[in-house]
Amino acid sequence: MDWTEDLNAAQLEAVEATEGPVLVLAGPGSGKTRVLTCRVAFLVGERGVAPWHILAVTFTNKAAREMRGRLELLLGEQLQRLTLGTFHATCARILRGEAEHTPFSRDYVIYDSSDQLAAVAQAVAELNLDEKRYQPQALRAVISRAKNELIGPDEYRPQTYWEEVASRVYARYQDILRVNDALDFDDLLMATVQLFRHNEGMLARYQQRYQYILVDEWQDTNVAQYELVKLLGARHRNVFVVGDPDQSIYRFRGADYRNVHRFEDDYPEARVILLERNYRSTQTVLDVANAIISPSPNRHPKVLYTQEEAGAPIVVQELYDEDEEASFVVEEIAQLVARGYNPGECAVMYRTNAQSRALEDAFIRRGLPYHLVGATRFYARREIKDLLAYLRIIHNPYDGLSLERVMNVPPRGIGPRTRHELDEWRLAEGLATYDAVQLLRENDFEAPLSGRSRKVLADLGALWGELVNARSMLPLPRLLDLVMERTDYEAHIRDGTEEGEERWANVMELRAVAHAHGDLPPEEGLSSFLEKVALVSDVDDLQEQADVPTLLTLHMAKGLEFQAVFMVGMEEGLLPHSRSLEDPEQLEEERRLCYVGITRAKERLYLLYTFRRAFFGDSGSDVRLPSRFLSEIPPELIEGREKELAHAPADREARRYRLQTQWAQEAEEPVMAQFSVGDRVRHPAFGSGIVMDSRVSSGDEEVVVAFEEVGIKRLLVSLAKLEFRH
DNA sequence: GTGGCCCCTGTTTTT
DNA sequence: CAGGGGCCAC
Repeated sequence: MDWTEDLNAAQLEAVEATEGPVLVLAGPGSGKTRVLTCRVAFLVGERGVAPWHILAVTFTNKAAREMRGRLELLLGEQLQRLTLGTFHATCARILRGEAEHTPFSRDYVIYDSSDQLAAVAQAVAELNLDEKRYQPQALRAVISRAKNELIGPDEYRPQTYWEEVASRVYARYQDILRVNDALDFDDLLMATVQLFRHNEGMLARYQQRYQYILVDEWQDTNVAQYELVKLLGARHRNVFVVGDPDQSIYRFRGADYRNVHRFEDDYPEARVILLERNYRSTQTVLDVANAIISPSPNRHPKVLYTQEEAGAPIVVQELYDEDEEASFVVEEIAQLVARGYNPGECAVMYRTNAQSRALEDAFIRRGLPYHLVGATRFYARREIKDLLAYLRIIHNPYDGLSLERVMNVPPRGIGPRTRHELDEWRLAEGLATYDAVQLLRENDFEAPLSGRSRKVLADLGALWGELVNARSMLPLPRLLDLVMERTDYEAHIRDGTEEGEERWANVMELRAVAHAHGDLPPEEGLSSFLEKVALVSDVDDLQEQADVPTLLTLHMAKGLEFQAVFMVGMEEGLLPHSRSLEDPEQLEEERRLCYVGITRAKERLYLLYTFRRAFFGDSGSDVRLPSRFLSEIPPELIEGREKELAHAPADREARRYRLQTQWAQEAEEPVMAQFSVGDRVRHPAFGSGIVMDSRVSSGDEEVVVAFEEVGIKRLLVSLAKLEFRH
């Protein structure tokens, strides 16, 4: 096997420079994933390095999975002894393996951000603080920032009175996690660093093991991650990092692109390799990208270029509002598809998840499928969190937060009063909830509880005890079924509403995920499943080959590429986001976010903005200004009549007037409803159905049809080819 | 005491 | 529009 095949000189250099520290500055589309993969293959296949000695860190689980797949293809063997994963997954595994050296058990639970919030709220309540003044959200952010900078509760030095309170909340929060045998995302990193700092022998063992370290997306590492790499690589110094400061977009999460320069300080002997040649986009797209990023101050100048053709000009277009913007996107995709584009090669990107709604509506109205990444994340859905909480309290009965969540779900008569009684008693006795409710099952056991409370709690104890007993007997899917059966969860969730059906479908999907998790022995299956679902991100679930357009945030788009990219909401206040306007550093990050979006496009790029946009519901509709970034694009790269408009602010008033009146006229045009309730109709794709509702709005007729085959759909008569069935 | 209903508020980005 | 908190009827 020839590893050097198809690599350019710079890529080859990066692959073969195996000894000593290497910093690769890789522009978008410059083949860095290939370089990483080839380098591992080269180490194993050419240099004879055992996979056991390699640690490769990627940004998402999906990237790790893909890399492993490619390596197995290249090397033709299983690479089970290779450590390959995200920082968080890698740390989670180390901590589990070294649990006896930590304050946690092997079965510790991983808290996600909503769990964190609940724990912060609990800390605030326990300290009798006012939630208005000390908002759990803000406190969580402060705690998270501290942890990302490796500042524990004892080292935290408050500068203000508010921070003084925050430090107390931090300490209390950390105690709560300890009692619940839980770690949050940030703890996974911080605890691992602390583990190594306090156990020299163990650190030496890991240093000896990880002789070659590779890290992707280096510009998005935080202090904790930087420190971890520094510790592990200190002995062999074969640290290979790939990054692009221009694509640093996770500052809010503690990431610091200055880690790129810091690397050069810490490893003065480092070789620096620049990858500028782009293999993804047309020169036009790259010119736009260069124009957007070059005003950014303090950057290492780096100019993207390609040897491919210039390509089509980009489209910059103003639409009336978010609905029209969405319809434009859908229509344009339909036309691209008609011209031979694969729908799966089109993506719509936006700054905030809330923007997906108008887009979804447009796709639904047009009767076209789409794939939404994120939004209400699958694992953040209530029904999913409920069932996972049951699995967690089975796995680890001391996870109090998960218990809190499902103690009364489905409702079983355990309200605040009963809880209070229980807590008064069990805390006085020093009992964990699990042990307390087990005691209540014994008839002759004396406890200061009202009869009613005692009964419902004993019932809970019986249920919980049964489930915990089943833990070691039943494989994961059957355990999940038992939870649903014993809690009568289906009846709880499936309330006859459409939403209930949707939730039930999610439950079925979770069940499928559990089934697909593998035939591990009962307890191991449960444990690895819980770890996996705690650490997956939504991009991870993205099935690329799915033949439909993808809707996703700009953040989630990092690392992906599409033939055609639509960036919607290119407006002041959205991109750059209003929350970033005061801080120049944050504003620069918005610029980079814009750059990331643009450089996802291979051939076609659409930058869209609206004249007005509704925010929550209808309550706030706001006149918009085009994004400042648009004015930095050289006009010759832009197609069509909008190119002058985007550059002539004086013209904007006239254009507004035109758009507004045009819209108003269209809206006033009387449209007669063609269909009425009860009509039998046929749709080319959905088959036959019956009209359930019809109304005229926005100059079109909107009908709701119950189809025999595919259920209820909402359609626009002007778009859907509906005909009467006789 | 509990559970359902209504009103209020408030939108960045996520491992 | 949606999640959370407060209020009122069982």
